[in-house]
Amino acid sequence: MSLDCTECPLRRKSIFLPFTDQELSFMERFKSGEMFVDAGTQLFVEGASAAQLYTVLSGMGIRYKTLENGRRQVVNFAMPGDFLGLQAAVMGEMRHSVEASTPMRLCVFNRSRVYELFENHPRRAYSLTYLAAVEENFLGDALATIGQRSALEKIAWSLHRFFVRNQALGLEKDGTCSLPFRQQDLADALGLSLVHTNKTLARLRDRQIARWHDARLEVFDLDALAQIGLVDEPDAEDRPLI
Amino acid sequence: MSLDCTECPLRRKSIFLPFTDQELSFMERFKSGEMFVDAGTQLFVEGASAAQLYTVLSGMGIRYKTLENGRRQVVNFAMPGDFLGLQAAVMGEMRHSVEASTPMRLCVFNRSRVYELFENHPRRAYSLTYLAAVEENFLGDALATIGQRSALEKIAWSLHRFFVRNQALGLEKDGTCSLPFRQQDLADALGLSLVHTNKTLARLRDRQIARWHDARLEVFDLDALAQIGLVDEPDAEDRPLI
DNA sequence: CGAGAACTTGATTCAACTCAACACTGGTGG
DNA sequence: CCACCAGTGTTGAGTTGAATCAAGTTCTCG
Repeated sequence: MSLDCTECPLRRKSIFLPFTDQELSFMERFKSGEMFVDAGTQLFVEGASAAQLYTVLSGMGIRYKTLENGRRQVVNFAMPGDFLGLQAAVMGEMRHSVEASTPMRLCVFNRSRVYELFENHPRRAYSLTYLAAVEENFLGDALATIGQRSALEKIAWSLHRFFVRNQALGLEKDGTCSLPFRQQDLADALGLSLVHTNKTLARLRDRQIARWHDARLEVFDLDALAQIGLVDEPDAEDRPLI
Repeated sequence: MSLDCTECPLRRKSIFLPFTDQELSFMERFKSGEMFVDAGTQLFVEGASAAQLYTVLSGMGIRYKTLENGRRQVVNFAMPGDFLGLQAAVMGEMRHSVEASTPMRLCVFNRSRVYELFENHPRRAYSLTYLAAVEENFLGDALATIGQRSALEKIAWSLHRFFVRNQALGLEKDGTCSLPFRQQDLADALGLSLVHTNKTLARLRDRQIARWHDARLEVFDLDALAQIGLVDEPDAEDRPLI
């Protein structure tokens, strides 16, 4: 187990904004450890407070809310570089649950020390706020997708998003990347039924645009995916890392 | 025109977390002025940067995104106490537009001075991040609404939300409050067609639960609204004010 | 008084939902 | 070792909630 942020595998990915030496040494002190969890682990539970906050180092998960009627809304997918627990950090409790979909490696922080960030390291606090704005931006896009796009557009939009994000993380190879979720997860993210999600994925497969099988996504025609999904900005923007 | 934050009409509303004297005097220096705009004014344009940021003092507006296919998604409604321009502040450009639905009175800040907040006043920077988390939370709820609720549930949920928020702002009187939007705005917020929105509002009116007419919302049975809308937390939580 | 914007209402259509099987996989225990 | 089961994915048939189309009505404002 390494506590050395200089070795952090994520830091050098081009998608993440660079650290100053000062930031780096601060983060090493701020970090409280690393954690490995199995697939299926609940990292946060909706409505509960949380003493630990995480940055995803590897693996993926889902963030979701459960409604009174038992239905579930997947709010976002957690991928490497994502910071988990902002709501717990500032509001005291999480308003959605987070569950690991694969084994995950997490960088751990203590919630009690978050305020130090604001007091002693404005640049890092600014980065945290930046990440919150990135998340707000994503949720707005997701809202527009669920509210205004057709099923085919929704699926294309989301597959495009996954693929581009994986590319930015350097996790794509030969037109394929890992996509370790169930069709039910995607259905719950897009407000579609499982059956319709399945049939819509089949349409993209039949049209030789993309194929999602065995937890792997193969994209044959990224432009077509972007076009069908009405994607406005094709590339993932740089973002800070906490 | 008053620049005196001690006189700020919002500050004493119980929904907003209190200011320390130090915060108050800082904000007076931070504030760059006030602005009055007519209904219909574009405060921000999607994709553009913005030199000014605002806190809504009075009046209401809508935040929305426009898709390539011309459809529009209303992301949220801007109400007194809301901070507008977080994305412009930290990411450099707004990812949604903001338009005034009524005449609005706004407290104006310069974007160029936002970083001062982080450097010199950690408590205020923390509050800004808190507001970002509140927005993230709302967008997650909205996502769950659009993705998982039926049309009747969506309408009930949104009317309940408006009413409770107005109550918290002290803007409700005798079971009615101002709701100065068009049915098209609500339709675009909930991912429904205008026609279906209209028919669904008629159902709530016929059932004597709520009536929205002439920019005013009358709620006859708030509990029924909460029940139909599957509302989990009936009251608006306290939040900071910037 | 005409024009435009918002709101209403009825008729028809369709995209997505539900229901119902069935296939494939990996794990478990008799 | 194999039967069984639970979880996931696939496909067809029939249903329905919400969309679209089409016509008004009401109101404001120049």
